[in-house]
Amino acid sequence: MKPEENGFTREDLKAKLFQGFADPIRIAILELLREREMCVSEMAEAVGCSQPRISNHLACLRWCQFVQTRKEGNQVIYSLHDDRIRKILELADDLLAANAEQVYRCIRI
Amino acid sequence: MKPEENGFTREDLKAKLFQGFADPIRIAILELLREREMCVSEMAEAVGCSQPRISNHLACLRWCQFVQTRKEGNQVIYSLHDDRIRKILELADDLLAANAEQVYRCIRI
DNA sequence: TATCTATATCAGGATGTTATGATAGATCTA
DNA sequence: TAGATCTATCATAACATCCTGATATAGATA
Repeated sequence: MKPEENGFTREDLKAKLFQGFADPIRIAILELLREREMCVSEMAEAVGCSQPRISNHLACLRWCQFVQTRKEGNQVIYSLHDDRIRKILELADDLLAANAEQVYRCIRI
Repeated sequence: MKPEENGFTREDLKAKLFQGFADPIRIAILELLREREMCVSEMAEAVGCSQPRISNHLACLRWCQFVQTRKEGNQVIYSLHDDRIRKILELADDLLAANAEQVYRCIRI
């Protein structure tokens, strides 16, 4: 646990990376983008929550380079940034296939 | 986002799974166990924090089956539960190799 | 049995994260 | 240009997570 010049340890950083995945709305967004690219209002509709809420989470996902964007007229089209994002979601599926019940009942997180 | 019988959506559950990895102390513990199995006091010493704090996080990691234990006399020896835990940590390393600076500066998580 | 060591648990306060609702900027259409 | 649509940002309130210090339990040793 040796802090870097910025005061972050390697562990802080890795935890923060996972924190990016640790929200139901952000996961819902990533799962949608696993299927196909999509614009903001479409995601808001699909996830069933407000546009500002979606946009806030997208800002986080984009900043951390989990997703990327392109503009198309009025709209901003989001897609997964690269294959590692896909892989980490797959691995989470694997883990859940084995541990869903335990994770669900864990009272500490 | 269809809730299961327990009121959890699949997304809730997956987010909660990632939440298990989203803490610096839990990451520090998992990184130690990546190298070799270890007892609680040894981890507390290595991570540099109190034994109750380590034990609390271990309880979470054990409950969610990220780690497993065996007793040896007085001591409880912890190790990684399976290879998927190892893989997800490796994948996080991969992602950080590309995104560390962005993640570090993200103000939303 | 008495005592020591190792580990686990818990309540409360401190801290960090997320949602809400209002609003602003940008692009399109008429 | 005016109005409509799409997206982004922000402050505050609501909520969840984590740490601290005290304490409990189990096994070991004498």
